[in-house]
Amino acid sequence: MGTQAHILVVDDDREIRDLLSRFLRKNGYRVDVAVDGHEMRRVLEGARIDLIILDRVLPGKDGLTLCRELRTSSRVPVILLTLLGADTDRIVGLEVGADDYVPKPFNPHELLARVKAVLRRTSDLPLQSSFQKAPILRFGGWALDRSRRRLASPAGAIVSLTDGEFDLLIALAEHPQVVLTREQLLDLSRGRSAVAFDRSIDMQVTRLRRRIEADPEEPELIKTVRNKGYMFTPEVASESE
Amino acid sequence: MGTQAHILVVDDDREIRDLLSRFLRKNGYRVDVAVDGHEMRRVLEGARIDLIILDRVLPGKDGLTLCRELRTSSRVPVILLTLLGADTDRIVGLEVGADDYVPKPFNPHELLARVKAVLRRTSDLPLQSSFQKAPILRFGGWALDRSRRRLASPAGAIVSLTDGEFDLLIALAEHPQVVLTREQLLDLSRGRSAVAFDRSIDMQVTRLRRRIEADPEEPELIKTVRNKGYMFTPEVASESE
DNA sequence: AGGATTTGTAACAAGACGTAACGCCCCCGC
DNA sequence: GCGGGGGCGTTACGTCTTGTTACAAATCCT
Repeated sequence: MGTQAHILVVDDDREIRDLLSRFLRKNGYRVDVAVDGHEMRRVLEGARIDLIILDRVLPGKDGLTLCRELRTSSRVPVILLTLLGADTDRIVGLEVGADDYVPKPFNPHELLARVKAVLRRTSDLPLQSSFQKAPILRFGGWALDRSRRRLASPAGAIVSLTDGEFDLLIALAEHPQVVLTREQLLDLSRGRSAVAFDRSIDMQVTRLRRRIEADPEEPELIKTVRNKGYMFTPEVASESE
Repeated sequence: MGTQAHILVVDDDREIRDLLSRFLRKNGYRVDVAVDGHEMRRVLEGARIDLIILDRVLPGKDGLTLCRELRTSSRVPVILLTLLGADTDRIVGLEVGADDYVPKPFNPHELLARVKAVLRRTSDLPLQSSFQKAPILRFGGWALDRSRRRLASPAGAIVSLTDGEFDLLIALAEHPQVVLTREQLLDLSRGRSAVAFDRSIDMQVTRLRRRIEADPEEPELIKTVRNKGYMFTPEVASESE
């Protein structure tokens, strides 16, 4: 993918602004900065921003408020920077619509990982496997319509899935032939905000198998990989490339 | 936007043509004129027109007819000029696909404001709709007239909504494809001061669905997003099967 | 084989949503 | 004022979804 993602850093602390923008630029991003909500809006009106890193504490309107406002007006993903790491804090961050949050002081590499994760999650760009950019994923005879959130069986019938089952299936179907850990599946299908034991994925897999496997006892599509997780193995012309 | 917008005034009354073109030129627009549908088409073939101001009453094909035809053949925005200010008249304007209408006699400054609004709305909007205050919101075949607080169905019927339902619909329709929490919806539709449990939004959504969804059990416009809120999903008319 | 670990899944529990029913309040015509 | 109707917030309850627990089955290790 040739285009750089464009990140806007909003923080009133000059040191952090500089640190972040240098670090992010070094890692191949375009970076703009703003010191408060006002500047932020100005930048937003002038450029297409892919991600905002927003300090929770700011002069004037604080980060939470700005984040909530952003969410009502646009879709730009937001990572909140916050001094406090308490759980309650995290919840508040997620509740106002942040895509992720990073406690200060932060490890730049962790931040980078989260930036990448958020961008990956929010961009329409295909993941690793290049052939599945289409809004409709096909495997075996199945057709999975992302935008309408509908699944059609090989026979053409609409199979109704719950939201959770659907999200899990998308997570799997977007990574065929790749073993995904339960943690990855949680992340992919529930978002980072999910708080659940790994076993909830087991259950969801069971439920999903019941809906789409001919014989749930002998699954063809969703294979278990012991000690690792699950792998989606749609039938493909596997030798052609 | 450095380039001048190009406006075409279509009116059979010479006085109005002259008045309008002088006024609009004074305000920085390029203006062409036409006296009827024929001339209008000729101009359209020769120049890129950004906006048409169209008199409702014209010799030959009248403004409404022309407007409807324009809508099937191109996307040039249209402001209808109409002598009659009656409700029924306005609605008819909406139904043929006009972007706005201005009753005659008009205040030139009001007209100018509407011209600007329509152009702003139709020129590639940088950020999703947060700033657009289009007088008429369209989605699917629906037309939602903010100023008159009226809603016309795809079939053209006037659907009467209560104030609360209307405000909720506007809040939703102004943020298509964005998940809005119940709290946000409360803020947007009742104002920040509103004190009510989230569930009141549920009820209002139920009531609204009953009025505008073909099948309230299987809503197409107002989707529920579990654990999040609701999302307005007007048809985007671009899917292929 | 025997014990330990991992996975499948039934059963349960805790929400989340839809919505019927109810009642309060405001407004309107008398 | 007063009665009545409509709008809307609240409650209550049914249903659906999904996380958790518990235990059985499968698998692995030695």
